[in-house]
This record gives sequence, structure tokens and C-alpha cells, in this order.
Amino acid sequence: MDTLPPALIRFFEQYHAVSGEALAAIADISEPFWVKKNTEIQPVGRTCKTIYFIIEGIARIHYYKNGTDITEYFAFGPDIVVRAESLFKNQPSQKAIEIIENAQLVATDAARLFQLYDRQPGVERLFRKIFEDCYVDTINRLESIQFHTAKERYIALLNEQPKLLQRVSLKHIASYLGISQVTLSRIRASIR
Amino acid sequence: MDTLPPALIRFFEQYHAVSGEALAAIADISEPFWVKKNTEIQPVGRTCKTIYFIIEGIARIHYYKNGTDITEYFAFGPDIVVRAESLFKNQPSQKAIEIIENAQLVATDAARLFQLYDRQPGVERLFRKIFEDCYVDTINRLESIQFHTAKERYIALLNEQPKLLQRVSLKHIASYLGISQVTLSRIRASIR
DNA sequence: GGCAGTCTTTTACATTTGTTAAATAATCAG
DNA sequence: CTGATTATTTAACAAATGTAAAAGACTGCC
Repeated sequence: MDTLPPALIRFFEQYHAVSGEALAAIADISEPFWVKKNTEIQPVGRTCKTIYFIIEGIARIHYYKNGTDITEYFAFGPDIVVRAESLFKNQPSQKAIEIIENAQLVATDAARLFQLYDRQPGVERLFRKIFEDCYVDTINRLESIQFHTAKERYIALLNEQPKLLQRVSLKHIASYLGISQVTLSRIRASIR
Repeated sequence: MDTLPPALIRFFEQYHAVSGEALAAIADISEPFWVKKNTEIQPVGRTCKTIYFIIEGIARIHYYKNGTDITEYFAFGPDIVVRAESLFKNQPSQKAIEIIENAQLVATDAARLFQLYDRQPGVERLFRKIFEDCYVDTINRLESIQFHTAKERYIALLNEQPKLLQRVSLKHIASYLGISQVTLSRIRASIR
């Protein structure tokens, strides 16, 4: 594509001020696309070779455990959407990416992005910082899920991401919180 | 210090082949030290400004929740030991670092390391890859703790890190698994 | 060796969460 | 608008886990 969406450039700039040349190089290996809700843009079993940016809309990363659909991550535009355990280890992912609210996305070829790291140190730095931030988010989520009760986690979500509660179905939120939907219903009833 | 311990250089080389010059620059901002077990090398409340490498021995990252001591991470030498949520956000950490088996360590000044990223791109790349790996480990741990039963998690630990079970006390392992020590005892009894 | 302190297991009971199934509410397509 | 589908809540019971306290096992120090 010729130029990245302004919302994506602003997303990048939160992390690192990238030169116009670097942005053009990223645009060069990226393609925009639009997806309707309830579409799986990456199935289980494929190795992650594309880095997605969700510009508008909502995506989730999910997988199946004993036939149960489990949500691991919600991405509200603008955000990055990757299955890092597959991308960085170059192994097939057991996880899928599904769009759950009509979305505008950008797909960036991962191999070509990593090549770009050699020519444009600013790009490596940008993505280093983005993934460091993802890492910290995951640490915090681990702590939340490991040592807070289901009720505490739900209330924290309510306070920290109220829009998530408004726009995502409760069955997805339940599995994201690591509890059954019945437990989530009980918690909601208890604080009403 | 003059030269990094060979075990640390081998640890680095797993991730990225770094030039001798870069290694010397890292050594230049690093200091070796030795610590006896049951020593806290970083207390709660301090912002993480040092990156530790544990060469030999065991460290753990832990914190307190309602007065209960919770282990978040075990580091067996050779490994990196940082409280990433503090290091990358430059905020005081609610977590402490304790040595639980006599250890040889290297302490690297974080601010000077980050300055080194500008002069030695190989160093930025090395640490980018190290932290990407930490990130993937955390994703996998999150998945493990979110969607496996306590018994499944204990058995996985038994298979994947048997030495951990032999060298670390069960009270630390229980909190690492996100369960009470009583539950851990019951699980151990049930598979005996 | 023996005592003190710590670690681990066990017991009894309370609480939380899960499972299954049914009832109710909301949403969507035609 | 209406029937069909999906989402959410509720109920009843089972299973898992937590808490508190006590007993037993282990460790280190004098």
C-alpha cells in the first residue's frame, strides 16, 4: 500500500518516532483490508507469518481446549494482533484470529518486516518497543489471573476496560477471564 | 568487569551472535557478584534499573498479596532476571528478587545498556530476541495457568522442569502454580 | 544428639467454581 | 412481525480448592 492509515501512524508514534522513509518501507510490505464480523482471518494450525494491525473494530485470539472455545486476547483498534508464540518460534499456532466486530485491518508480511530491521534500525526499535509493551501487558494479565479471584478480575475489567464489556459477548469475556459463563453470570448477579 | 562469564556468553549466543566488541561493551557496564541463599537482592518498591543475569544458582521473583508470599518466576542459571513491568515502564515494582540457592550473578546497568543500543545495534538485537523469548514464555505460562487444572499444571511442571521440583521448596512451587500448599499436597498424594 | 524452627502433609469444614440442563431474554433474517 | 437462532441467566448438584489448625517430617545449629 502507498501510505499507512493515520491511526496506525499515531499508534506507532506512541512507541517510537519513526522516519517517513521507514514508514514508507513498512507501507511497502503492507496491505489494507476490510473484514466483516464473525470471520476467521487466521485458522488454527497455520504458522503466523503476517503481522496484523487492527485499525478499527475488534479482533480476538482464541483456541479450543477439549472442544471449548477459549479467548486469549481482545484487540481493539488501533492495536497489533499477532500470535507471538508462533511468530517468534516459527511454529504452527494452535490459536486462531477472529474478527468479532466489522474491522479495518492492515496486514504486514513478517519475513519482510524482519528483513527491514537490518536496513532501518528505527523499524527494529519501533517493534522492539511494541513487543516489550505486549510483554508487560501479558505479565500483568498473568498476575491478574493467577492471584485474583474471578470476581476481582471481573470488577477490574469493568473498571479498566468498560467498552470491552459493552461490545463483546459475555461468553467470550468469561473464557478471557478464565471462568465458566455460569460463574460470570453469578458474579454479575452478585454485584447488581 | 573485564570479561563476561563464558556461561553468560553462551546464553547470549543462543539468541544472537554478538561481536567481541559488543560483549566487551556489555562487560564494561556489568559487575559480577555472589549471593548466599535467602537473600533479597531487590526489595519491593524500587524501580528496576538493573538487569541481572543469574549464572549459577536459583532466583525467584515474588510479591505479597494480602500478606501471602507469591512466586511469579523462577530463574535457574544461566538466565536473565528482571522485573520487566518495572524496567520497561520505569515504575516502582511491587515485586522483589530473592536468591533461593547460592548464586553467581552479573548485574548490568539498564540505563547504560539502553544507551548501548544506539552505538551497538547488535546489542539491541540480542536483547530484543531475549525479551521476545521471555514474552513467549509468559504467553505459554498464561495459557497453562488459565486453562489447565491445578493437577495438569503440576504434572506438566514435573515433566518439563523436574529439577525445579527437586531444588525448590513446595511452598514456592504452590504459589507459582497459583494454588495453595494444601492443594499441592493433595495433588502429590493423589498421584503417588 | 537434641532442640528449635521450618517445611510438608493431613484433617475437617467452608467456599468457590464447574457441569448440565432448563428457562428467559435478546437478536437476526426473511 | 415472527419464528429461529443465539446469548444470558438460573437452578441443582458435583467437584475442586481454600482456610485453619494440628500432626509429622526434615534441617540446621549448638
